[in-house]
Amino acid sequence: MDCSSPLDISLNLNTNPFDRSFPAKLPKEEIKVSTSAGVERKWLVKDKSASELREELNRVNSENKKIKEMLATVYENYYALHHHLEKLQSRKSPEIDHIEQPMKKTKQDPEEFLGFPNGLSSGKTENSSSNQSHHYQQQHEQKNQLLSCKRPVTDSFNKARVSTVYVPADSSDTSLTVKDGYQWRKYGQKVTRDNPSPRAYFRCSFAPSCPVKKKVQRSAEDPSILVATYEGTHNHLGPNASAGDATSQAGSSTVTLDMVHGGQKLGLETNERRTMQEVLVQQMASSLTNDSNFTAALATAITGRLLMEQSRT
DNA sequence: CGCTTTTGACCCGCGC
DNA sequence: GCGCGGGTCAAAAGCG
Repeated sequence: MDCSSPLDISLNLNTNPFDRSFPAKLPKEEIKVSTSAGVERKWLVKDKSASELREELNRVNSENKKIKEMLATVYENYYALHHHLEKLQSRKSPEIDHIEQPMKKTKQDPEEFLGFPNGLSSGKTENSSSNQSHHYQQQHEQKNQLLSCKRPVTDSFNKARVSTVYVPADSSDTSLTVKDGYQWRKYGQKVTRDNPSPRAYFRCSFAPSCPVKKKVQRSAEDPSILVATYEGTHNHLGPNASAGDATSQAGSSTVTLDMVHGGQKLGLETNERRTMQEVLVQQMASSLTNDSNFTAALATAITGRLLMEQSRT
């Protein structure tokens, strides 16, 4: 990535919608902005009145809405393209469309990157370097998956849902556990050829009624990242999910971008569900912050606004 | 005591 | 047919 921009565009988005102190943090006394030349500039900001804060909140909300719409468009386009690709592939091998494939052979299920957990995956990310590496890894894997669609893609939408989640973890932690709100029962562990760290196999503790399985393995490239692969969809609510709540189910593609309002709705939520939502939001943020086009555009918008405000004063 | 985890054995699909 | 590797089984051990 060419970072020839005069300003450092690496972003540290506050993507923690659960930080209830967010509005209180707004009236800063001074803002430090560091440029690529290492020059730190300080802007003195007057205490903002409640109306100003409300205005800002509205503005953030509308921006939030716009981003949501953009994401929806991107998602739709992607879906359309993928659908088109499927059509082309099924035209190449129409005979296998009618063959029922056993669920076992779904390792390269292309839906993996249609479903949210893979397409926008990350974890409770605190560190941008690991973000970066696993973003590359995702892209690499997605390419591989696109190139290695072995099974007919038509049934991938109806059968086993496979999704991959990348979760940052302490490299000294050998437990291979990924907290996702569900209860899992470990039934095996194996050292695989391509990765020195062992792979753990989990079944949903509601098994055999719930068919969901999970594989967890440390990333070969970055041992600080756990790669969790989910197969199937839970046919029950999460252990702490309320009735009608489906967002915590594996394979769900529901994306909530309401970072401001979302955080306030959580009063009665359980820790597990909160963690799950945090992971989802962080996944989204990680994807956005790793998109050079997005960060460049955002940086341009921010610097433009700062310069405008500066010239006004 | 019941549930979970560990771990070696076994099964099965795939490539040669 | 054989060997390899990933996935699963199941008995034993661990734990609360």
